[in-house]
Formats: sequence, structure tokens, C-alpha cells
Amino acid sequence: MPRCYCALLRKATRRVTSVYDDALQPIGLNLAQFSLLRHIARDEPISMTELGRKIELERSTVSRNVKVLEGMGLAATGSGKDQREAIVELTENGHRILVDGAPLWQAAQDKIEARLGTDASAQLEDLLLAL
Amino acid sequence: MPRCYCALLRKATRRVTSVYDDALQPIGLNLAQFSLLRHIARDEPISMTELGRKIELERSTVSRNVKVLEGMGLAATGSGKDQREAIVELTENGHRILVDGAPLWQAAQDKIEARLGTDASAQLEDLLLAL
DNA sequence: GCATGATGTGTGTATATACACGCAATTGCC
DNA sequence: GGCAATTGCGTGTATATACACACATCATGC
Repeated sequence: MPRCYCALLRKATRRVTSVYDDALQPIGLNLAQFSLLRHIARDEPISMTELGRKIELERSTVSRNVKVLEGMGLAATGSGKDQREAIVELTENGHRILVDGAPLWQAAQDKIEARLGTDASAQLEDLLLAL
Repeated sequence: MPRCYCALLRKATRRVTSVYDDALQPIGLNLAQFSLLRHIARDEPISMTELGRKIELERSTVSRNVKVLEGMGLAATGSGKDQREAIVELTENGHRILVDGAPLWQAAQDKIEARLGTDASAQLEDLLLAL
């Protein structure tokens, strides 16, 4: 029986996520939260739907994850001209924690790259983007 | 800013998981459940801790996921000689659904392999195992 | 035999994720 | 202008996942 790509991916994701989560512990965020924060920063202010489209996450998932950041005081939500839209942007603390977290994230990134080697890391990136 | 390996992995995992989940829909299981069922089948009867060790999942996560399978009538739990251990094995229906699901799983597997090509698929497998 | 430390479990809590529903606002068509 | 279809959202529900705790059982040293 050949290996299941999906099971392999899921296991690798668990492992790698824990490396990043550990690295980000000093700022009290996990990788998913840090990543979401970065995406918001890149396009703020942005609506939930648009954010979900960019990061390929279910809209309701985005809403809930944003709510966690909001509870931490890192993001703030409101509504735009279109009263249906819920838009989110970062607070000052949100921006600051991105700066503080950058070197922590980089350390995790380096750790993974060291684990695979430079060439293999680039290969992995290509393959994941092709999926 | 280089790409985050972890975010890439997580996104790819979401995408791929949904391919397998869709494929397995006829048997009413998702990939995580199907995969867990297969692992149990390979080593049954097996304790939660041992199962978690093999698939690199938190023990308590294994317990809860097994409970779902148990609720579906696909697995049964009990305790071994060591009264602390909770052991699990498949029911008849559990074994049957593995057979029914095999071609569905294979179809998803083929779809992913087609998406990447044979060589890249093998590469991906190697890289994921190296993580 | 018994106290102690080690081991195995389940539960509580929190986040990540998806899907189905129902509600509110906007847009389009006459 | 008004009604229907579209769009955007939050909530309910369910699973996957991890970590911290508390409890039960086993193994060991004496």
C-alpha cells in the first residue's frame, strides 16, 4: 500500500507547526495567529470574505480566528461603507507584535530550512504551491 | 519576505484534505477518520498511547478521534490485562468500510498524483518524510 | 507487603477548521 | 420605487488538535 499524501501532509504539518508555535511562544501567539496577523497587515483594512479568499480559509473560520486576535487587542473590527461588510485592521499592538515576532518566526523558518537543506526547501515550496 | 513553510504546508494540507474528504464522502468518513481506521487495522488491538506514538498524535487527540469511530460503530474499545490501558480494535463494519473506502481513497490519491506528476509526487513524499 | 514513582487515561479548556442556516444589506430589473 | 436575487456575516454544530490536570493502576525498592 503506497503512502497517503494527505496523511503525510497532515503529519508533517503537525510537526512543523509545533516548531513555529514553540518559536513564537515568547509573544504568546501560535503560527496560525501570527500568519493571519501578517495577512491582515498586508491588506488592511480588509473584509472577512476578502481575507478568506486570499488565504483560502472558510469565511466563518476567518471571522472566528480574527475574533481571537481582537480579544488579544491586536486587531479591531468595524464595518465599511457597505454595511454588510465586517472589516478588520491591526491595532498598534498588532503592528508591534509583528515586529517583535519577526525574528522568532525567522528562527523557526531557519530551523526548517536547515532540516531540509536549501535546495530541498525550495523544492518543497514549489511542490506545496503546485498542490 | 520569503514564504513561510508552515503557512504553505497548512494551506496545502487544507486543499489536499478537501480532495480526500470529498472522495470519501460516499462512506461518510473524512480522511482523518479513514486514516485512523487504517492505522488501527494495521496493529489492532492497540492501546491509545501506542497508537498515538505511531501516528504522532497527542494521546488525548487519539482518544477523542477513536470515540468518534466508536460512535459510528466502526471501532470498539476495552481494556487489556493492564487495567490502565484502553485498547481499541475494529468492528466488522470497521473492516468492511476500509474495503469499501479503498477505491475512493485511491481515486483521491490518483488525483493528487496527477496534479503533481509521478516524479514530483515521489519528491514530495521524500520531503514530507524528511520534515 | 507497602510506599513511591512511573505510566496510561479521560476531561477541561482553547484554538483551527468546515458546512449549513438564517439574517441583513445591496444590487438589478421592471 | 419595489421586489427578487445576490452578497456578506455570524452562529450552531461537529471534528481535529494540543496542553494541563487529576485519577487510577502498575512496577520497584526495601
